[in-house]
Amino acid sequence: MPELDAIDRKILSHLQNDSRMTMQELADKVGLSVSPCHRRVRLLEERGVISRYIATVDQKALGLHVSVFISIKLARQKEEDLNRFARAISKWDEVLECYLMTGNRDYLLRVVAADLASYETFLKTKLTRLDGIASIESSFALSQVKYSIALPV
Amino acid sequence: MPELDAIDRKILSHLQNDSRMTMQELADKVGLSVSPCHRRVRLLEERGVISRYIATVDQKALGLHVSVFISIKLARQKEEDLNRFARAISKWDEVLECYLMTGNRDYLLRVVAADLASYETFLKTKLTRLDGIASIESSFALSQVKYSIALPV
DNA sequence: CGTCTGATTGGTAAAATATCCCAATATCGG
DNA sequence: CCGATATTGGGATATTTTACCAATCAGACG
Repeated sequence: MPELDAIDRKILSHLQNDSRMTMQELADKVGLSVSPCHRRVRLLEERGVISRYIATVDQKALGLHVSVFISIKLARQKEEDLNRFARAISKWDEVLECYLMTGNRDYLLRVVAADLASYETFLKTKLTRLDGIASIESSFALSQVKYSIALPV
Repeated sequence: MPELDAIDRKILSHLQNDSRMTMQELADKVGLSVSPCHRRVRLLEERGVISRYIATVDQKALGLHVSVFISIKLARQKEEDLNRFARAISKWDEVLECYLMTGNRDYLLRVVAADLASYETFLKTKLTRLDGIASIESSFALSQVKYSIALPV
């Protein structure tokens, strides 16, 4: 796997913030002409460094006013239990992020919902119906101070 | 602000997962021809429902192996203190997410770093140098079970 | 039940952009 | 300094986006 050089990193940095700019614009910004710039982008895609191109949607515009962080502890932590839990939460669109954690909590989830009522529905019809959960603790976000998808390059 | 109808939601749902498909493909998927589909996308952009188009980059490919959640409590919670904190963390690329929380912790941050050493550098040279922080508590993610940018539509 | 009005759709053509090919240039090891 | 290899740049072509306009559809109202 070849290393990323300074130009590759510039390309990633720009595309992480705006993937709609033209190759000409991107090439200008990174100091190349269109051809080599295009080839570098294609290689980054093929190597999986660039994984996808997506549109970001405004959470408020969709009426999703509630963001919740949920700490979860499982009754047992065998691999089979962890896998079962992972499969379940992967299906649910409300769960945007899920991490297996160190410390005394097993999982940390970020969940969005339209309001408290629909969050309660999510809890009652989905999360609490899972087997093997020892405890659930919800912490609500009052506001999103920063949200970025752009990794430091 | 006009409501989003079923076709708008289909458009958003597809573009959240792949913004590189052509208008022709998208139009086929939502059951329209290119013209009205294109017009709807443009309106969604103008209304701010679609906020940006971006490339997603693979965290491992960049060598960012450490994900940390940091709970922070401030010494005081006056608006001026909150704003000062928000301005500071907004500048730092390592901080991908920051939420103002309910409960006994003021902020929850998600931070990425190459390894523990560079995370320590982040703490020592940036976070702990901020004034007005009463306590910092780091929780490490062992693995990312799910990470999605696609909001439920 | 028909007709009018405004909004939405679909097709087409022009403009912008991506993509590919090949020659020119730069880089690195000896 | 020279040769081999990788990278770059320009131009031609194919694809895609975008704007325009006529046709269709939905709903209000007599």
